[in-house]
Amino acid sequence: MAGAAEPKQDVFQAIADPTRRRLLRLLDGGEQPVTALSGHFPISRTAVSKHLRILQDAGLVHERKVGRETRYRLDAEPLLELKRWLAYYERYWENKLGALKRFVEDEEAAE
Amino acid sequence: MAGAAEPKQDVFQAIADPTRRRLLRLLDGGEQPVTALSGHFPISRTAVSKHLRILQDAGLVHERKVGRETRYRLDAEPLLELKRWLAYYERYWENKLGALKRFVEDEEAAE
DNA sequence: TTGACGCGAAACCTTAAGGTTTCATATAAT
DNA sequence: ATTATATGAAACCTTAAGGTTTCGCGTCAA
Repeated sequence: MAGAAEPKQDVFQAIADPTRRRLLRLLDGGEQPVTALSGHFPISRTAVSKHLRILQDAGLVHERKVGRETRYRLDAEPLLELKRWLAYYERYWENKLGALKRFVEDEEAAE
Repeated sequence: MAGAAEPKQDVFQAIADPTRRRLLRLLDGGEQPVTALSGHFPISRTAVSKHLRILQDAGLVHERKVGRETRYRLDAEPLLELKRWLAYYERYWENKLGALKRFVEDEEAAE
């Protein structure tokens, strides 16, 4: 079967930009067209559009044309690579930072 | 008490560069001086030194002068921010991507 | 059909990122 | 004392990143 294909852009790179991280969050609320998204930023629609392209090249979002608009949808799957990368360092805070770990978990629970 | 201080550089930004991610991995083996580290890269020692400074500004490494050398040590703690950010999307692969999740876990186990 | 809307492509600008080489300084070794 | 090591600061170069504005095209509404 087809399988992997998309790695045109690095995930780490893609999420490095705060605007792009925010876009992902916004899309968490569901599929949305470009203009709706760009309304949340102080930059031009075109600029937002470019960020969306980068996210798409990293496989984090997918577009779908509906009439005259292009709707973007979140795809969290590529974040698993990040999760795996992070897992490598997991032991650091499991072994040495027990107290801190508990603190963070409390934070997570409280959110 | 003192507490937080360092966020001179964004963690997401810091780990966006592959060279820097590799430096973190190398430091996982323990404290090391600049020259030892730079031996693993095709770039100049000075360039590596700059990457180390960026990692340090993000709190991911700490330096310690020993004689004429500067030894760098890994500090994984700032990665917790990344972990928390990621946790937000956790449900995506927990709810919708069960099969994929299992696949990845197998991958992790096999590694 | 005539507009208005929604969007991407192009061309262009500015600045930050990643690199390099050269130089100065502190510490170690002879 | 002299020489060799280890490293950061400076100055500089090139390219990619993030933005902007202008333009063209397909689509929906009057």
